[in-house]
Amino acid sequence: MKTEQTKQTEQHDVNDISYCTNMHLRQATRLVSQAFEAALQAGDIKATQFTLLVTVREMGTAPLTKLAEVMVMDRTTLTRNLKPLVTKGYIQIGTSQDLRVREIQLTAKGRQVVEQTLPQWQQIQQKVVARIGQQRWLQLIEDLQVTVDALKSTG
Amino acid sequence: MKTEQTKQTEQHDVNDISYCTNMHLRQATRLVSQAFEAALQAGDIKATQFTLLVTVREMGTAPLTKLAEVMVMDRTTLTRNLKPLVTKGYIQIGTSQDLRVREIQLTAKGRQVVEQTLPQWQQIQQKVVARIGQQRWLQLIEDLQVTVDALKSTG
DNA sequence: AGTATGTGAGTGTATACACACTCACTATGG
DNA sequence: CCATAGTGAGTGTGTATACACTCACATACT
Repeated sequence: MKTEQTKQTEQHDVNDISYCTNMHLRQATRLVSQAFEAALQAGDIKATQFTLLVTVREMGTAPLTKLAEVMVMDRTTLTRNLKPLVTKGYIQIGTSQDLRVREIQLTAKGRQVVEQTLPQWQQIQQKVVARIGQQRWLQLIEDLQVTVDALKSTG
Repeated sequence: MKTEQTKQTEQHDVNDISYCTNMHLRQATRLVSQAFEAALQAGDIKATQFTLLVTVREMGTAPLTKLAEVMVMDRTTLTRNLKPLVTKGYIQIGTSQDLRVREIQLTAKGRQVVEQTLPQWQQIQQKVVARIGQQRWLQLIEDLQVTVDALKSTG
């Protein structure tokens, strides 16, 4: 039967260990992260920290847990990632009416660093997109968003 | 002009910080890795270690640097990642005629662990694929391979 | 008010990751 | 041969990541 045949072929790809979703994602992430890291090397912050600062900038002020949610990041990881940025004076952690809540926000210095780093980010972003190919890249971003949405809810 | 218009629109997406390639990749990787980690939780190894063992199994025997290349992983990271697997007795590190070279290979115990873990891997792989959607997933894998190929060469 | 449950956040621990640097061994050129 | 350059591998350091656990505070129920 043709349907049966097709099903089996698809099955094979999915169950083939060389198609491991985790492996391919991690490999791509390693390379892309290295590229961004190298591009931001001259500045004072890492690529991950830049992402974090930009996200905080967009949110204005947000409780730590909410920020972790938006970043799709474990809360405890965020706590630790914030630490060096607080030390550098880019991020300010305030309190709330609810004394358990930590309100995260950018300092003026942090805002400045984001602005200063943007050109380098843009440069490497463009380079990476060009390398992958604009069409393919746009598709990749879409696929990644779908993936995040698909796994964010339940796990 | 229509062409100009299109160009500008595309430009905008690329330069929009919310389309940061690094951010989207890392977010997706965090979620997918967590899913695989959770699925392998019962066993004796982590998801990354499973990938490593499987790759070594496929290569038979390979020098550390060659293995690092195939894994698209920094050599020093590989050195450290191998350590717990050697301790557990899943991986064996031998020498070569060139005394600098370390030959990496699976032990019988390592081979056994891979076999034992495969069902759990298959289960979570299938679940993740189903969540993303088979069509979209296949596209994602393809995109990731293109990305790796595009950045592997020069950087 | 007082207790129980829920929730925000930090710490302990362990792996993952990679750059800079160093060490050991190899190959090459005089 | 010996000096020099090249290459394989490990260490020091610092960030990234997340689970298990704990603590502090808040809310709800009686």
